[in-house]
Amino acid sequence: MRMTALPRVDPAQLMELLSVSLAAYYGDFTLAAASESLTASQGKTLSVLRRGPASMSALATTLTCDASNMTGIVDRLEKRGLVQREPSPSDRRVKNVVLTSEGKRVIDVIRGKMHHTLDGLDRLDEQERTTLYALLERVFVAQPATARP
Amino acid sequence: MRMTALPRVDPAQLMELLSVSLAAYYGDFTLAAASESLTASQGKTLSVLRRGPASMSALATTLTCDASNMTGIVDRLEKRGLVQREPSPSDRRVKNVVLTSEGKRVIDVIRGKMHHTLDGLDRLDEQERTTLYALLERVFVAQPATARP
DNA sequence: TATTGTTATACTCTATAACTATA
DNA sequence: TATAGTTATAGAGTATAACAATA
Repeated sequence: MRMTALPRVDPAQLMELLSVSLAAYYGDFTLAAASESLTASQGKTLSVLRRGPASMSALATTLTCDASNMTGIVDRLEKRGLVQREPSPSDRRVKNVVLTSEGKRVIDVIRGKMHHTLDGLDRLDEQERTTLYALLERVFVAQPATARP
Repeated sequence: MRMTALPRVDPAQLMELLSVSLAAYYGDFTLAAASESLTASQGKTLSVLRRGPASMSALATTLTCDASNMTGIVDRLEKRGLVQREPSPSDRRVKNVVLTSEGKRVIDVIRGKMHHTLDGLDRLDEQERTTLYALLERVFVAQPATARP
């Protein structure tokens, strides 16, 4: 990847491109989820659970919505056999939501149908993908400097 | 930016990180929009219009939703004085939606309140921002090879 | 004939408030 | 007292189908 002779980019331009990029990703995801008869929120819930089980309130936090919304979303996913509620062994108030094997299959199908994004990533070589990964991790995942070790 | 000695990343890992990054950006945006009493869809509409006027159907395409949805969304934004419908001079079926100065002000306020994302971008130096910009453009904006010049 | 925007409808998402069970 | 999850409610988002006006 050429590291010099690129026009300089200010933070506002980068914010604008992030807005465009994430709209493209989100649209791609929404259409792929719809092709499996899932709403965007249902698809996002499966995406989160793909990383492992989560309580109802943890799901709400990750999806940036009120906890009361999760009841209906998980109800519908459970009715379709894509997720399952399980009681927490350590806290009887908590319900852990886990992906079923069918749920795992469906979210993987959805990811595989995100052709716009997958084609875009195909335009990068391995080193570029590694660089993009490291930069996104710094921006969106890295802990602030005040985090304790 | 260190370009060597990073662990190699396969496309599936990158898709997963894109999913996490999108959720972080989207959550940041949703909370910022809510602080201005706007829904995520209303905020996204203002974001699109910040790039220039767009017809109702063009908005629907960009937001990946049916055209019939735009009527209500634009109605509510227009009622608050954030956008305006204007007849197209060239096609009497078309209505162009334009941002008012107040709408421009509000979407800029929302962008300025996206602290999680802005802080994340602050962790990058100028060269890293330039690299991220170029990579995102390649993945999400670049035209496929079949595009005509 | 096809497209643009709107309306009507049914379902889903969303935040708020109030509730029960548990910590 | 505080937290986890649910329910009830009202407003907003969503796709589908049907429509009038225009191309």
